[in-house]
Amino acid sequence: MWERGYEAVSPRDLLDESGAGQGSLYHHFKGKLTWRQWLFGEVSDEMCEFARETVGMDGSALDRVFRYLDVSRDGLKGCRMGRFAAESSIAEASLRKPVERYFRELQRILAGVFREAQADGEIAKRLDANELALMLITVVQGGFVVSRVYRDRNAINRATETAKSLLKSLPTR
Amino acid sequence: MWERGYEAVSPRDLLDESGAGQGSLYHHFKGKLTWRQWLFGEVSDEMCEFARETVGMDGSALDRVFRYLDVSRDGLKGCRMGRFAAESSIAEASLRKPVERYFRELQRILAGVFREAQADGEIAKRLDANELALMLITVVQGGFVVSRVYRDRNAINRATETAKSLLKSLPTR
DNA sequence: GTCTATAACGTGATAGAC
DNA sequence: GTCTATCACGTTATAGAC
Repeated sequence: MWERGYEAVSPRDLLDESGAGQGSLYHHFKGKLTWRQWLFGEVSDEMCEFARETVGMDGSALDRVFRYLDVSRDGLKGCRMGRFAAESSIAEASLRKPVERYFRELQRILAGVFREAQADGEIAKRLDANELALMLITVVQGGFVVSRVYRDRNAINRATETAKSLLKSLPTR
Repeated sequence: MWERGYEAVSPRDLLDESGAGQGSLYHHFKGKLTWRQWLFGEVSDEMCEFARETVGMDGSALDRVFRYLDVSRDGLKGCRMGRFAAESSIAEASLRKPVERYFRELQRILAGVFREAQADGEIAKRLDANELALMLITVVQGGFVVSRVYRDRNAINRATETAKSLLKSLPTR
């Protein structure tokens, strides 16, 4: 599902792979939609937690931002939340909300660390911390897109590396 | 199709909307696949041409890069090529190739302008022009992703604006 | 070259035995 | 709580009249 997209995975695929029979899914969930609502909630929580752990508390603020960028990503797979954005079912609010929750939380975390970096004189204060955080998120999400198009699992890692270079090259005020 | 994704559009949708009957599509194309191969080729060419026109020849090199970033984008729609990356049919080479062709050409154009900017002393020479171009493309593509997740058609434009700020803040050597 | 009708298949969902 | 069998529907594709 991570690789093919949520819409491309049918309940039958899931049941075949798990070895369960047709009816089992419908005992635990009302249908495909409620199953995906549950799944998105789980994945969203998990990824928020992972983001918090990655950024962590130790090291300089800028190093903590770099730690997020340095996560090794397989560009041929995709972000388990972001890859969902292109699918038409993003229109369904109950499916979009957990995705949005993850991105908002990620942006909040990164913006906080940027503000620390600014307070510590690592990054110029005239740049907006919220907007910087948003841009980093777009580099990662766009990195997945370009990796898949180029069939190059490392294109995304080169993009985050360039973002690091830019941040490092920035004057501190 | 631009808004819902290629996979979500059936031949019937197309024929209903265009007012043509069921069989007409299959007179002109072998099937849905060959139709999309043709379509992707057309869109790819069109977007390459648009990129060349946008960057253009007049103005300073850095201004020409900014002109690409300044294109007003509706984040709720999506890139007519990039949005396809998340779909599972990207695995089909005949569909992926035109998409890749557009991205490679775009990266080539932007990298060329970055090299000019470096020659003119607008951008530090130690940054890799190819990698900078790649990163800008990821900002745009990721901008579409975040815009759709946030339901905010301007999130993408804020991201490209931040990328401009970063490039402007950079020391020239 | 376009139309209507329809085939063949896969999907999401349900029924009812165990 | 899980299983097999099956339904109703939408999809891609084809047949054959006009």
